Amino acid sequence: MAIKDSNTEQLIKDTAKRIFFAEGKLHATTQDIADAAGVSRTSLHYYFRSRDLLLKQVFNDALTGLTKQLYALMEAEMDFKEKIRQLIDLFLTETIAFPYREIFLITEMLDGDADIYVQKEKGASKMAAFLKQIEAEMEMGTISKMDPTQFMMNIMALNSHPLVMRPLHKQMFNLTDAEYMKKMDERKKIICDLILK
Amino acid sequence: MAIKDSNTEQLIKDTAKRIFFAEGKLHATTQDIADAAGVSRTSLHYYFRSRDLLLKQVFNDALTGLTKQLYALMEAEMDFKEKIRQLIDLFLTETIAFPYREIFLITEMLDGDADIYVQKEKGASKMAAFLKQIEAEMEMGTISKMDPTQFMMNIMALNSHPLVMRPLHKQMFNLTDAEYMKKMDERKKIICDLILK
DNA sequence: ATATTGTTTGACAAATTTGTCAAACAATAA
DNA sequence: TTATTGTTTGACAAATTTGTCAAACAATAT
Repeated sequence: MAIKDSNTEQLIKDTAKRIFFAEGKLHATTQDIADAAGVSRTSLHYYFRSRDLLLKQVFNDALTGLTKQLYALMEAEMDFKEKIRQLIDLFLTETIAFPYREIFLITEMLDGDADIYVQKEKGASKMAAFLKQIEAEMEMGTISKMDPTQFMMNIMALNSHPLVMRPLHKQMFNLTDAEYMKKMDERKKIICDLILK
Repeated sequence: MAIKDSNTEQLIKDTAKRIFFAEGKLHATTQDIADAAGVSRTSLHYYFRSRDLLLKQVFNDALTGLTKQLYALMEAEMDFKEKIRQLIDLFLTETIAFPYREIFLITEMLDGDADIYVQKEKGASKMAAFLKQIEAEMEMGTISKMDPTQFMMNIMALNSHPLVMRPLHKQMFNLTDAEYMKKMDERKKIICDLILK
């Protein structure tokens, strides 16, 4: 038997992720993906049976990739402000690598008008625990008081949004790519300053 | 001649906007749009010739809808902090009505891998003028100093992102729709507080 | 060597989506 | 009335996208 030395399956999935998460081509066809991976479209069907099943795997990987490290950091034992700083750093790094991952998730959830994907998100309890910690730190005066959920939403928004909106913001603010990335680098400090009072 | 009493053309375009901007169904077909508008797909072709031309109109309307009121407010003469407050209010109101309008623009720009749309954005000068005003106010100490572009990005991010991410945030934070909208209402004040030092 | 198993692909078929056209229809003008 | 013009649609055609299948291929086991 020919054992898979090149691992085509992983190559196809990684290529799909690159196209969807990094390049933001949400309308990509199986042909687009196969071409980008340098394999025939039939290979894609051999490993994933259908476009739909490939997308389901990509979807689940997106959810995992988005939450896994995040939740791990939330549970970590360390100085609270330092934890927030690392959270912002992690979020920004991930978003630079995969700016459109969240959007992929959202659009996939919305156009199969079902909330079929809602399950298995057992991370909600970890988030809840972290929200409690935030609240406690607010009571202690480490950071200024507000609804902890809003606090988290602020962090996510400040990190994600500018990277997603890059094509639009580039012309609104009349920026080159180099200037844009420079601003994104500077953002880490700006966000920390804004969030940490 | 039969003058258009019902204005099917506008109905079709408005329906398309609703599907794309409000419902976030970025993969909607011409059939989806025609069905939702209660007309035949042929009518859509009668008025717009092709799917592509309809989308181009919708795209331009999205750009206009996003920037027109915004730029008008930026140019208005009024107390600076009040202007910022109204800016946040306008942004939030618009985003609640059309959460996925920006995403539609972005994905359309990205998957026709060209920057064909880049032109005609003559609003960049208005934005530049407003950035200058922000900088001046920072010098005067009205708000704390930072890169004015980053200041604007912060406002946009804090407004838009949570509404776009609603399907995901709902389960991450374990919220009902009612709870979610309540938080969105509360956000106006939270964002003002955060932005206006 | 041959057999066996897994991989890859081209050629074909099915399904979906988009585009075209002529006919039916409605409303007013003459 | 009939004619004219604009609107709407069903039926058909074309194009695109997805899915299937048998054959070719590669690598190892016997």
